[in-house]
Amino acid sequence: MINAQEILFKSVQKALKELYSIDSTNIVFQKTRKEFEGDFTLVTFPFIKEAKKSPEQVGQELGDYLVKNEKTVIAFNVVKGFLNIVLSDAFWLSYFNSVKDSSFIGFKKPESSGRTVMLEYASPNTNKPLHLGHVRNLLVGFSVAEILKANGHKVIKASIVNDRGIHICKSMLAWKKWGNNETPVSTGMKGDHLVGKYYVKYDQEYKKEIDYAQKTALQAWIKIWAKKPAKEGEISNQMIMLFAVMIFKLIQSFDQGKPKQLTEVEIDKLASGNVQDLEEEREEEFMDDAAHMFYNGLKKELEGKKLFYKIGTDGKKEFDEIFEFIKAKLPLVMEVQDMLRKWEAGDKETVNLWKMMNGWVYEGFDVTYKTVGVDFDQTYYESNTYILGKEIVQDGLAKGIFYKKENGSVAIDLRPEGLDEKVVLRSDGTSVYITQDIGTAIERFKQFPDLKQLIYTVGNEQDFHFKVLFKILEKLGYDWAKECYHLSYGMVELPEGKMKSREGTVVDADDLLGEMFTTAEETTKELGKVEGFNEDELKDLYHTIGSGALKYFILKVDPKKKMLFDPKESIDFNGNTGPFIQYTHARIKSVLRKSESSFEASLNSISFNALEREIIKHIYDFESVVEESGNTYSPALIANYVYELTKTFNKFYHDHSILKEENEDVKVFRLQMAKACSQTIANAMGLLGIKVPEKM
RNA sequence: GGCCUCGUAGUUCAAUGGAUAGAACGAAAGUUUCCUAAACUUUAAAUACAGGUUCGAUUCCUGUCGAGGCUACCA
Repeated sequence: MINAQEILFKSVQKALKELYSIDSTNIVFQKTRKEFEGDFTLVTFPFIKEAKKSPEQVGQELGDYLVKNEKTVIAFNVVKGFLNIVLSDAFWLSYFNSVKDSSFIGFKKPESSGRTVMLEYASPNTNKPLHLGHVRNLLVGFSVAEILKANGHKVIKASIVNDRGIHICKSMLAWKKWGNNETPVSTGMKGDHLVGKYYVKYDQEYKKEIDYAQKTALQAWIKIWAKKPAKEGEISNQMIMLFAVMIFKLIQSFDQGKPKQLTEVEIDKLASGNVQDLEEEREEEFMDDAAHMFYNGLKKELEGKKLFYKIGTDGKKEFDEIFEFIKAKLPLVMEVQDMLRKWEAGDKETVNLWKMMNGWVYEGFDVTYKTVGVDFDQTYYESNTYILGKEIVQDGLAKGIFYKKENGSVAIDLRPEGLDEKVVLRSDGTSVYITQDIGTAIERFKQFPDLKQLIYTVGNEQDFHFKVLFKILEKLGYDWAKECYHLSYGMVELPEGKMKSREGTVVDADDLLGEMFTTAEETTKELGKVEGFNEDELKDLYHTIGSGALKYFILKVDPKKKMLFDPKESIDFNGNTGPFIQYTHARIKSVLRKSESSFEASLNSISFNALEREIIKHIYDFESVVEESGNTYSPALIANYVYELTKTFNKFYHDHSILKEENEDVKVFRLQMAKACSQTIANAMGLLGIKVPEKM
């Protein structure tokens, strides 16, 4: 394509050499600001030292040289150290003629760069429906993938589904205990929402256990404390454990609907520090399987920890510390951990339950993905990949990249790199999260031998995780490691702060989308713009406008930055919004439909008015904006760009008539320009995953 | 405590070290015999603070104050 900056670069380089004997490759042009005449601006300050002249003088002399020697430059002006260069209408027209009929203005040819990248996004957990945070992930991920495609790369869109682990078991357990065999069909609920309901249920029930445990335990503790346990003014681990086990028993009685309290006798025994009796009693009296597991679990936790407390204070701090242990070992926790063990052991009933409930979730997710308009070329499941990475760690251990700690765990020391020490294998030989990330990354490069880069669309709370991951891969000797990129996006915050699923402050994705469609419908009806549409077309239109508003709202913000979303203030449809841009597109299309004459033939010469010139230059900029947004992984650049273009066109549309223009050449040009504009708008919006309507 | 982000109009967002810091919403005022008024025009309104580097700093450096995140043998 015709490149103005390249032409100017060469001429200025020559001019500097001839006029001042300066050899410079550091010549950068910026767009001339609207308030000055000109197309491109050269800042002359960098050259004044070597030229030994004032900025104004350098500007004047360079300008003279360009006008004389470069035919595309027809005029210039100098303001302080700024040389504003004016290119000829002929230049802009020839550029315009080269793109006016293209349907991929600004785009490189598909897969022309020869580069293959995998972009991972979405990455949901299968225990709850998607929320606003996921929506930003989906939109940013999808859009960046499209932008990279527009830059000529081959992009594999991938999702890794977090379908296993303790949090998945929570919803399974809760459904099993309290679900009454509910299904999406029996309840009419979307599958992911049904499963999410039981994830919340688990948490509520667990909270009840905690509350009761705390109340009961504190009462007993106060009594024990008041009796000042003997033993040199100290309370032993053993005693704490017995205490904890008794609390555990109480919670069981609570869960069975028959809450009990510790008896005075029991408290006396605990307080006296004479725990012999209780220990003997524990077998028959209160050590069933669950309690036994609890006892052993707690024993392991406390091993090696010094938990002797001096008497003297009110004992509250001590209680809190002990209670932290108890909290992590309550009956529901034990049960859910047991379920995970069964899942890992392949227990049939558990696996079947897991398959069934995950199936519900996938059906739900598919609906949401379809509504949002995102898709994947590859789907990975953690249940298949969580084992990966262990051998790699063993290899790395042999090579001395990792080391074994005294407790048997394997770790890497990244402190010299300014990071931290990181465990990559537990002392029992099981993997941690990063282990499988190491494994899956390597696996993907094996699966796709052409792969050059992995991009992870994950929130910025994981910045540290990815720094560590990439550094480890680099140390393991994979040269693609430095090509890996964490597409880190900021959190979406509500006016009252961060979203917390446990506190019910999340904005549900399906609800949000539904509201957007409704608002689009209401607004369209209010404006009386429903004529000429049938039912299906209208539904389509509301979907286009509603999701366009939401997508644009989210994508216009730099992904790296956190953003605020206020659900109470619904998203605007006026001003710097998706619908504004969609509206402009529809308006152009309406004009084009109404044009009776054809306007295909290229013009040989024309003189532009200021707005026409501005619009052509805007279209010209699109290609470099697409490049820049690809280089910086930023859909926001595209959003801001298309808004500016649209605004400029609207101004033109307001000030000048297209169809009623009397000069035939001008009319033809304006139609061509309008068409190119609508194409550019459609292309830009397409990169954001936003459709543009023919009419609205 | 350590590490990493971020502080721009009332609010939500812009500004490869460059000219007089741009928009939108909200506020105030205006535009419709004219291709779609989801539009257009006008007004008021901001770089947290203090230093430094530079011809030039919202941008780079240092410090203070303020907000958020990370800091697990969790995922």
